[in-house]
Amino acid sequence: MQDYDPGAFPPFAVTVDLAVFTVREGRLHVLLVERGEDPFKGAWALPGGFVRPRESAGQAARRELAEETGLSGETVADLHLEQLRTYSDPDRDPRMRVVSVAYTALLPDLPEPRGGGDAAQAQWTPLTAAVLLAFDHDRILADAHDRIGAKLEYTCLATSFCPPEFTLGELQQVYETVWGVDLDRPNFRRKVLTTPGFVEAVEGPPRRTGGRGKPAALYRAGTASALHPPLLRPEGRHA
Amino acid sequence: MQDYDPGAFPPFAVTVDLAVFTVREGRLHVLLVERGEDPFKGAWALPGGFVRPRESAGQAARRELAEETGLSGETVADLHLEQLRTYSDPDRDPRMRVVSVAYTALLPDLPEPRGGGDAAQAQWTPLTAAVLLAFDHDRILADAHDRIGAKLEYTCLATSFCPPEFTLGELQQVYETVWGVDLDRPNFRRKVLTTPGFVEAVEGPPRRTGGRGKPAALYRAGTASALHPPLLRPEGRHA
DNA sequence: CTCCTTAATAGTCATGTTGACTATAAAGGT
DNA sequence: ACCTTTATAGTCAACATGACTATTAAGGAG
Repeated sequence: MQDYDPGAFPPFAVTVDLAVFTVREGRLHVLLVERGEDPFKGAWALPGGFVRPRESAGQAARRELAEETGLSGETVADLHLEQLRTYSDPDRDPRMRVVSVAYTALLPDLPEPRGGGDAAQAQWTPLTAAVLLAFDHDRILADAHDRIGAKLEYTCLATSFCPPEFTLGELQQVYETVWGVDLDRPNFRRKVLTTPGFVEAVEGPPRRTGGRGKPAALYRAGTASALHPPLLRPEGRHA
Repeated sequence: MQDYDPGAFPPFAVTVDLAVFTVREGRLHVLLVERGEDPFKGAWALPGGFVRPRESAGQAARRELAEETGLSGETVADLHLEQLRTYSDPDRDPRMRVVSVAYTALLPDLPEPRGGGDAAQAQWTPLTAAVLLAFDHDRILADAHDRIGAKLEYTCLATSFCPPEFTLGELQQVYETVWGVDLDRPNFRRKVLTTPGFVEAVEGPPRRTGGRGKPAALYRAGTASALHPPLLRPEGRHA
């Protein structure tokens, strides 16, 4: 840290990129924006932008998320944002040297984003259709998907995908959607209910379902953050 | 990523910092260097340095590690280096805006580093004595310790702390040292040996031990990278 | 208003993994 | 020879899991 004069070579730009996921119609969706400028003008990309001189990368990530989704400041302030990793290949941006800190966020299914900010438009895209993104965003997105799949195993993060009150069926669908597997309903239920602090029951009548079948009881996220022991996905289909 | 002119504000410097661990005499040690320049001249710090214009952060981390430890290029090329996270608080360096990508590495017990490179000196320090470091390195070090503790649970990473051939007792001591707990020896043995690909037996006579007791069989790291199911540490003493 | 379908919830049972132990084997030291 | 030390083998109960079956409570079709 001592022998290099930072003024002796062209400086770096630092950006944040966001992999924001939601579960919609039983499929995993990711928030994408259409680029309005070169390079990659017209291509789809992860939302993100430059870190400003007096903010941290985490602050920049929240700011960009609010700008590009139109979510209220409080909503964005509350939600779970997690640093994924940093991408620093010298050629990842054709214009200049850009190092990007990637973040992941999990949202409940929300109204369509109003493509605010600078993005030409922003929209939820099924993960399967999110390919050929700008820069190295395909790679970032794949890393983010791997990460949240692993995190579901040993954290309570799945509740972040759900509205404040949710049924165990909805929670199970989060796992099934992210992992791409089917889980046994009674076993899933047993595991969730016997893990202290994962969920807590909501008093009162079940939610108006609209659908067929016995109405499900409502739960909200508990106070625990880690799962002990973890909820492992079937088969060693790990990394 | 569109509305900000990168030339419109002072640029960022990008550095790497390394939390390099080893197990020595039953205690976890971390590699520290003494700073030869202001700021924090004379203080201890994690090894690291500026990322050069044409290298990635990962390449910079390997280069710095080789420079400051005197390890051979091949050794450094082979070893497991893992990106921890990026630290970007605007005030983390009093001189200028510096964003640092932190990496973690695990080494077997090695000869004392020859404080090469720019570091006034480099040396292994017991983790308990590694406090009041320069910049935000106390925080980075704490994060790194948390991370490797968690990684030991569900990966085969512990073998990185061991020489090419090792006994199960040595492997167990890695777990006990990093987690700060005592493990039951027969149970640990059963878990390691029944996990496919964690370790494989080495043919031939046991190593000259020098010590008392029955000589232990030798093993080397297997081909697996993940542990299924994980080797959970006792008590929910997680995060 | 009954029967059928659907989904939630309750429970069973065999298997697998873990934690806490006890027992034996093979080395060095006195 | 004995004692100490460490490695290795094996036992057993508690717990968690995977694969099931059964019951309950809703909506919809005749």
